[in-house]
Amino acid sequence: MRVLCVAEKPSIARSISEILSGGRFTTRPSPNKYIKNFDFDYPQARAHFTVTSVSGHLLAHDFHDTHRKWNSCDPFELFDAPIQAKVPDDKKSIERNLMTEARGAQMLMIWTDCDREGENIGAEIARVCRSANRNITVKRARFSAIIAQQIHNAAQHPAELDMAQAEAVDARTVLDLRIGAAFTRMQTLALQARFGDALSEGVQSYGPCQFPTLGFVVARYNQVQAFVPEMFWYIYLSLVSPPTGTSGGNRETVFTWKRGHLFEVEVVLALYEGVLENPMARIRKVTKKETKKWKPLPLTTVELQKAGSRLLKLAPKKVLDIAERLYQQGFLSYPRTETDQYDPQFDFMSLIQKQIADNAWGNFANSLQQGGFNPPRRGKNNDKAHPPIHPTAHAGNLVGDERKVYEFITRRFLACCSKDALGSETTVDVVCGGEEFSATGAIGLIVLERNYLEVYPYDKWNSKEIPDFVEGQEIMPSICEMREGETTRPSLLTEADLVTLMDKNGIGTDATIAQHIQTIIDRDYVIERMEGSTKYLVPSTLGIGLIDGYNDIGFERSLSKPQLRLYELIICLFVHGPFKTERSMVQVCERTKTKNDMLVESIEQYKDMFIKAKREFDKVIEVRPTLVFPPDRVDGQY
DNA sequence: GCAAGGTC
Repeated sequence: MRVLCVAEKPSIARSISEILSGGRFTTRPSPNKYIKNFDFDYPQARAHFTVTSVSGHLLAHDFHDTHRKWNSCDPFELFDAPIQAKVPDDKKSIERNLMTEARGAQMLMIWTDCDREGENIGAEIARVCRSANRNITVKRARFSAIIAQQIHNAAQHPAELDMAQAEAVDARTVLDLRIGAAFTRMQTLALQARFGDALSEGVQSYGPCQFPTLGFVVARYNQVQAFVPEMFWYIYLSLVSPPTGTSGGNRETVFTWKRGHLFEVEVVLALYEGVLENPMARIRKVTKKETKKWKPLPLTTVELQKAGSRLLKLAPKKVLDIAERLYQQGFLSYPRTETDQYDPQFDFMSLIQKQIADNAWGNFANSLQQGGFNPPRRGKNNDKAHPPIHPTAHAGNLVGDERKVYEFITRRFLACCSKDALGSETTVDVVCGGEEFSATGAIGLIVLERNYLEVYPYDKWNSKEIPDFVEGQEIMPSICEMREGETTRPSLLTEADLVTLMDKNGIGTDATIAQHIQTIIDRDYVIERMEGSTKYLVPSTLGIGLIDGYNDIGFERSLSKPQLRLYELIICLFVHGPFKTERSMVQVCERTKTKNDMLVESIEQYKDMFIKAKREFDKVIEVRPTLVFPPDRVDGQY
C-alpha cells in the first residue's frame, strides 16, 4: 500500500520522515521550493510512505469581484455577499504537488498540528487530494510531540479528522471576513465622506481582535485620566547606624508601619502623638529564615514577547520575527508554543553541552554538566505540540537584536536547568509607643547562593544587610516623623501589560497577539511613548473616539470590550454541541439552534449592530468631529 | 485599501 502523509509545515514533514524511516529516506523536490517529498518503506504498517507538507492554510477566503472593490457595493451587503475560497497563486505549486502525490496513493494520512486550525488545514488537504483521487482513504495521525514513540504510534493507529473542529474554523473565517470588511469599509468611507481624503488618510479598520486590543489601551487611558490623587499619612521610623567595616557611610534601617498608611490625618496624628510620648522602641522579635528566589519557568511565546518588550526593549512583533529567523537558521526550537513544561524524556544534557563553547555563559553551562543540573520547574500549560522555547545550537556570530534575543533565550534555558537562588531573610518586629513596625524583605536579605542568577542577569536579587538586633533590646529611633504622601496615578499600559491582558482574555493566539498590537499602532489608533526606559501605549484621539463611540452606543454585546467573541460561541457549538455550564452561553444555547442557524443568527446580530453603529457613527462625526480627529485637524490647520 | 489564522 502507498500512503501519502501531509504535515502542516516542511520541518515537521522532515522530522516525521527521520523518525519513521530511522533516517533512511530519499528526498525528492516538489514544485514548491520550500517543500520536499520524502520516500521510504514503513514495514510496521506494511506500506510505502511518502511524506510531504503544506505551508499553513491552503485556502484564502475573499469576496467575489462583484464585492471586492470598495465602491462596488454598500458595505452592509458584505454580510450576505458570497465568499469564495481559493488557493492563492503562491500556493498553487503546493496544491499541484498534493494532487500528483495523491494520484499514486491509496491512503492519505493527515499530520497537521493537533489543534483547531490543524484540523481545518487537514480538511483542506483532504479536499485537494480527493479531487485528484476520489477513492483515496483519509486518515488522521494524532501526536502531541515529535517523539519517536508517539510518531510511530500515530502512524500505526491513525484516527479520523474531526470535521466539527474544521467547520468551526470555517465559521470563524467567514465571520471575521464579513464583520471586518463591513465595519472597516463603513468606518473608513464615513470618515472620508465627512473629512475628505486629506484629513482621513489610510484605513480605519475594525477587527474582532484589534478592537478589543485597542479597547484595553483606551480603558487604561481613561482610568489614568479619571484618576484623582488622595492624600495619606503614615509614621516613618528608622534607625541610622554607623558604618561597618565593609560599607561606607551611615546605614539607615527603615521600620515600616504595620498599618501601612491611613487616609484620615486626625487618626494618624493621634497615633503619632502616642508614639512621641513614649518613643523608645523595643525589639519584639527577630526572625531569620531561609528564603528562595525561584528560577524562571520554561519559556513560552507570550513570555518571550513580554520579556522582549520589558528587558530587551524590542516590540513583541519584532521579538517574534527575530525568533522566527533564528528558528529557521536552526538556532532555536519552534518559537510559537504555549508549553511551559518540558517532556520528562527531554534531552537537556546534549543541548547544554552545545553552549559550553560560549565565552559568556560557557562556564556556567559546564557547571551544569558537572552536577549543577536540576530539572526545570513545570508550569501549567502544555499545547501538546511544541516544547518550551530553547536553543538548539550554539550561535557565536550573531549581532545586534538577533544576538540579544538569542542570548536571552539561551540564558533563560540555562537558568531553567539550574537551581533556585538561596538566601536568608531577617525580619525585625518593633513596638514603639504602642504601634508596631517591622523591617523585612529586601532590607534584611543575605544572598547565600546565587545559582541561576549567575547566568540570568535579568532578575535582580541583592543582599541588603541589617544591623544585628536582639530580642528585648531597646533602641532610640533616629527618625520618628509623621509623613504624608499621595496615591499615585496608575501608569499607562506597556506592551508587556497588553500582551498579558490579551493572553488572559483569549484575544488572538500566541502567534498573532504581537500582530494585533502592531496593527493598532500602524492604524494610528495608538502611539508609543517613551518615558525613561519604559515604552507606554497612548491611544490617539481617533482610537479613543472609536472605542468611546462604540461604548456610548451601548450595544448589548460590546464591539470593543474583551469578551467571549460571538463566533467563539459558534465554535463551541460546532465542537461540543449545546452546553449549559457557562452563563454567558446559556442564552444562546438554550434555544438549541442548529449550527447553521447559529451562524445565520449571529450574522443577523452583527447586521443589527452594524446598522446602529453606522447611524451613530454618522451622527458623531457630524456633531462632534473632534471625538474622531484632533481639533487642529478638524479646523483645517493640520 | 477590509479580518484573523496558518507559515516561508
